[in-house]
Amino acid sequence: MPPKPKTDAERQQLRITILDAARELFVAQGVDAVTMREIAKRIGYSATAIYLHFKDKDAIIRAICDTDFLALASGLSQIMQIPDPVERVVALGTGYARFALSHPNHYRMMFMTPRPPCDPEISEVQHGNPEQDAYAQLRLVVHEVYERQLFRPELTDPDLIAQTIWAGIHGVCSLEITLANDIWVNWRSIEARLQLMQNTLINGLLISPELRASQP
Amino acid sequence: MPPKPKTDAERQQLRITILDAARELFVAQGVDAVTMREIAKRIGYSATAIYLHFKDKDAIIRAICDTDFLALASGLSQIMQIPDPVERVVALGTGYARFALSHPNHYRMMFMTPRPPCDPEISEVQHGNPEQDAYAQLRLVVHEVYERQLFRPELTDPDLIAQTIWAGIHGVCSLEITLANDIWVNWRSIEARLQLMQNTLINGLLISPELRASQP
DNA sequence: TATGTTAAATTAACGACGTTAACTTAAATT
DNA sequence: AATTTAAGTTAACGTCGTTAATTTAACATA
Repeated sequence: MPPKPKTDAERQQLRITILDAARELFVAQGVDAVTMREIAKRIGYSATAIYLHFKDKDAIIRAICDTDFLALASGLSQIMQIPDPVERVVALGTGYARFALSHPNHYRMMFMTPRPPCDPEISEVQHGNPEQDAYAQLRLVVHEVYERQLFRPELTDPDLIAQTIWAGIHGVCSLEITLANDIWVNWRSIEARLQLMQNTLINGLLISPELRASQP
Repeated sequence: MPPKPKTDAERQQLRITILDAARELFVAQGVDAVTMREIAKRIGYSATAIYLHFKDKDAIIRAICDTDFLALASGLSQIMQIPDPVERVVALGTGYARFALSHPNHYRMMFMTPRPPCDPEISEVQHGNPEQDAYAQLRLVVHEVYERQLFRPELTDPDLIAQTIWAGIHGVCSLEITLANDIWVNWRSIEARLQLMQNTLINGLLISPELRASQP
């Protein structure tokens, strides 16, 4: 039943319907396993109808990634309320890992799949804005820890520190997502691995706890 | 020109020819971008001929992964000669990262793509044998450091420690492979990130350098 | 009120993919 | 010389992402 003109709001609504259906399928089966025809069937349209709203499959993926970047950032934003900045870094890591492990297919799309370099023309996420960008949040907290001089004195580049913390947590999560079922590694529990990574990063990057206590 | 019977050696040779062609294409373009027809053309056979030697595309990927696991392990094996075990851990990390970053498409296949759980029936790699398995090498070294009581006293599970070190290095490498070209992160140099991760793992996991010096 | 115009959808179709089936060729065996 | 059979080939299937051509029905105009 293909009738005619749609208000802008209706077009927007259909766009969202498509994205919701695609997201649900992507999450359940992974990006590659989901076909355009399958997405279309789920929302009761023909496959080609999708192309009236998205240039191609990649555009859908990108749009979903954008939404998920926002979801990740907003999920972490309450953590940013924690007063102590060291506690806040740790909580950010835990929150980030929770997101990664409970939405592995999203996480794979966002951080484990090479995408054409994020085009600011298209992306609606304001990168650098801590409200919308989880990495910006981490950067912010790390800078705060840095200014309180809680990092080891030889560490003079907060951005580098933030990228290292990110890499550590990401390493634990991405190995879990990719290789959790491989039997040739006798994996310790994911909780234990995450915990040790957190402790290692703290111990490895910060000055000793005694010194920390006596700091402003 | 398809004549007839081949000796076992000839069959084996063709198998290797297929694998070499596939590997070269995979490395250049990534697994998904390479087609069976393309592999076949490169070796002067029809696409279907490949199926006489491999069940399907996945079997080729798996066979290549196996070879690459061996290549990784053997590339690291001389590092195992380093006498000081702490130096050896660091060198293993550096060697591992060098492999990952200079063969990113291999690395992606091996450690960033979910595969049906490694079937010991098929795989020719002897997992657990440090000659053939890089993780077993790491495990070995970490155990040695553990026995010298150089890890912080609260760390009582060498396997967990090894998995954390792996995750740290893997995190740096996999983020680099996936997101190096994303502009919204102001990446520090990969060398700096790797260096800081190494130092952080060392500082975070080991007892202090002064104590270390006075240990057996 | 009849007639175009046009947005929103559809069906048809294309070329490429992984893979299977059916067929060919020529060496080895009888 | 006739038969079997391994090692190839070409043809073909079903599916994919995507584009082209076509239909449908609401609106605008005469």
